[in-house]
Amino acid sequence: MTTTTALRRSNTQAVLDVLLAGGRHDGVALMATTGLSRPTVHGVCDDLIARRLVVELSPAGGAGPGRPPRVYAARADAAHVVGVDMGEATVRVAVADLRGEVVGEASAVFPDPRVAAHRRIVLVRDTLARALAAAGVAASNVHAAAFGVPAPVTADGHAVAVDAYLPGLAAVDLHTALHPLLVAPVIVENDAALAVLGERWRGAATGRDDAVLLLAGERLGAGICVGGRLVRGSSGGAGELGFLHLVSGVGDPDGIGRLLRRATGVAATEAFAAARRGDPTAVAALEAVSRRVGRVLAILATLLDPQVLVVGGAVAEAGPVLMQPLRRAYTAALQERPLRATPLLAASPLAERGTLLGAVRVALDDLVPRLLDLHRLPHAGDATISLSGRAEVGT
Amino acid sequence: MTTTTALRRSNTQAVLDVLLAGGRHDGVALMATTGLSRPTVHGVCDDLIARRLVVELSPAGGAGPGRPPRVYAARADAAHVVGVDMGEATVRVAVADLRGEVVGEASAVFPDPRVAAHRRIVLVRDTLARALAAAGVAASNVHAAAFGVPAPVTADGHAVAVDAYLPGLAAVDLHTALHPLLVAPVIVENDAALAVLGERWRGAATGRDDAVLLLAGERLGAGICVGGRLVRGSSGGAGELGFLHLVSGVGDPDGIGRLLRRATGVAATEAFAAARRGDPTAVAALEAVSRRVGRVLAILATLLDPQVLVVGGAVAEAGPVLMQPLRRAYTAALQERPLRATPLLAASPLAERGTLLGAVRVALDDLVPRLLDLHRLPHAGDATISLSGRAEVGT
DNA sequence: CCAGTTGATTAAAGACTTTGCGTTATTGTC
DNA sequence: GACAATAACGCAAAGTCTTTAATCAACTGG
Repeated sequence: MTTTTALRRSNTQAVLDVLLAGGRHDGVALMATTGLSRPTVHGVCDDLIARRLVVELSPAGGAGPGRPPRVYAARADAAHVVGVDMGEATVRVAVADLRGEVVGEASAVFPDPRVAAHRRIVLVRDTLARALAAAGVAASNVHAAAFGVPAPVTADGHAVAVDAYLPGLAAVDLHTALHPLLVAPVIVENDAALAVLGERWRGAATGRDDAVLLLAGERLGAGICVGGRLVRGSSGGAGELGFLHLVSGVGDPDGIGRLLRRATGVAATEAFAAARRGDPTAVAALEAVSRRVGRVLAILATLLDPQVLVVGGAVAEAGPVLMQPLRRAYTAALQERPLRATPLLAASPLAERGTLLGAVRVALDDLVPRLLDLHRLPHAGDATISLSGRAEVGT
Repeated sequence: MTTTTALRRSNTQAVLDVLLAGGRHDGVALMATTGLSRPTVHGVCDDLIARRLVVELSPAGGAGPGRPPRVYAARADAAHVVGVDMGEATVRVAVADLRGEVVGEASAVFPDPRVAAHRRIVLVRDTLARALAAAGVAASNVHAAAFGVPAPVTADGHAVAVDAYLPGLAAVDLHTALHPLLVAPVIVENDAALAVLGERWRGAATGRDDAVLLLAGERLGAGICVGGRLVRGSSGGAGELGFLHLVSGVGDPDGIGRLLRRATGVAATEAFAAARRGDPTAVAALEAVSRRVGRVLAILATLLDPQVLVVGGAVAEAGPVLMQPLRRAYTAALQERPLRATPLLAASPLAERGTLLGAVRVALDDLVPRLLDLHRLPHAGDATISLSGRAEVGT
């Protein structure tokens, strides 16, 4: 922060942030929101329009007296991001615009979860291509991408560190492997970590700065968000639950889905349905599983004291049949050493899409501060190009 | 960030931060460190001198050729802070200058740890007065204060939330209770939380942004630092270990000192001495205690993946006789589910002073960004006052 | 005593923001 | 259909801050 140009940049970013939050804003509204003066607001907006990040709309129809205001809105399609949930058995890809609206999506299933890395990459590439096609977005218009993986990641957040569940993937540099279908910077993050950000963005933890998510489907894994920032750990391993062998009555990090299958012999969704019908075997299995997971939740609640604990993964769709025994077990585990304020316990409304949305959010968080560097302001002589302005990529 | 004055403020703070880090700096050095130009650096320094935050020193003696540079240094005694470790049985107060040097210190012991709140406050006040007197610092020159307490604190960090160990203190507003001996803003924080910041500042976690401290003396309690920021929890309860009843072989949050006393019947320091001599009872007790605490350390390491785990509290002075069995137990507890990078385990060099130093650090972190608001730049007409400039508080 | 060197000081130019006032475009009424 | 009322725009002037560049000052060493 040295030259006065930095001041302009800061003000421009402030206006852009307001506009990206959505909706139409006129000059006075921006003045009030940002605290800037009228000439500055309109000057900044002119800059943003020249950068193709903002458009000026025609004034609203039924207005009051007085001169109609200039009305601005962010061009949500000025750039796009990609979020990927690269699970052991499935791949999900979402293409989203600058406002975070998912404009294209695709997914695929691996016949064999132990597939070799290069074949996995091929399927990821195909799925990405389908998602881009569905969105009608050119690869060159994607400027950030985030990948969620069921593994610890490197400290710089650019690669898989431990590929026990994704064999061979630690050796793959996704950025080069997906070139040129993806030319944007690539962020790699743990799936549970992304999921907690997804919940904070559009899920059960909306607006909460302190949230913990327990990904509970196949394997237990936690995503931790403190003060609005992700806890990654010094080597990307934060949220790992490898200590569960020390917890009495738990022992291993198996998830709810897997435990239910083992106990009932049927798929988790069928076990949930059976429990809803009152099937005693299913109900008992659910009770037993809840006691295990409730203890894990109690540990996370006590040590981290979040505002809300979210249960994520596909099992979150089960509803009360899961959440009721789970809540009982959670409060029972806490009761011996009560907390002052018991953190809320909620099922994720995003369920298995939490990681995907979190990936979109992370990609946006990476891109938005770079937007002003991305589209450099056209300099003098730009007017001569305006005749061929149609050359811009249509949407 | 709207007006250009904000730019000047930012640059002024940047120069001040460099100077507060210590040492003598000439103009060229400040230009290099801050990236500012020569006129700006000297202009900012002139401002800071007018605010009495910086002094200009005479150039160094044995210089080379050329015009001698202007040399600046922060006036460390331009303001002071107070750090307090308000334990169950002892109170420690430190008065420090702007560079964090402790210039006065005092402590006191409560005959009865269950003393009533108002009597506790009286002793805290007396101890504070003694520390200020020892430092030769006027109460009006203290501009921030932080208190460490063995309890969760309120979300705003201004009061004790649960006073199980400090009866009645939740109802006390320290700011008014200590007025007018302390007119500064008061921050209240958990003792383990402060201790981890102390370690990060001047202890075993120096320079590490991800660190966890286990206060292990009387009761186990953890302080968590992630990305350089303290994890407080939504209701100030982060780091509480109330889940230990769920951990097999642990059960309760008793600390090393207490467990050793219970097992050997003698004070912890004597038990350590006996173990050093090879006394089999003491060695066995230490082994048993280490197995318990090693599991707690393993849980913290796995879930939070810090760069370093620090064992703090008075027991940290025991040295290898404690750390060797503890390290063995820690690695043994991890071995069943190995981490990629095992976090370092270290004994705190600060030992029982960790919380006190952390309190000083927190008070400084609160004060330093306010310094430019504190001493407003004198305006026109100031020259007429300069004759009576001696009225400033001498140091 | 003078050349050489290093850095402070001063002046000019550029960038940005705000304040204040005149101007413009619309609505509603006579 | 003309005219006040209104709300917001747009321009000009002023002020603050920073940088660049040129000049000046102070000290060392021969």
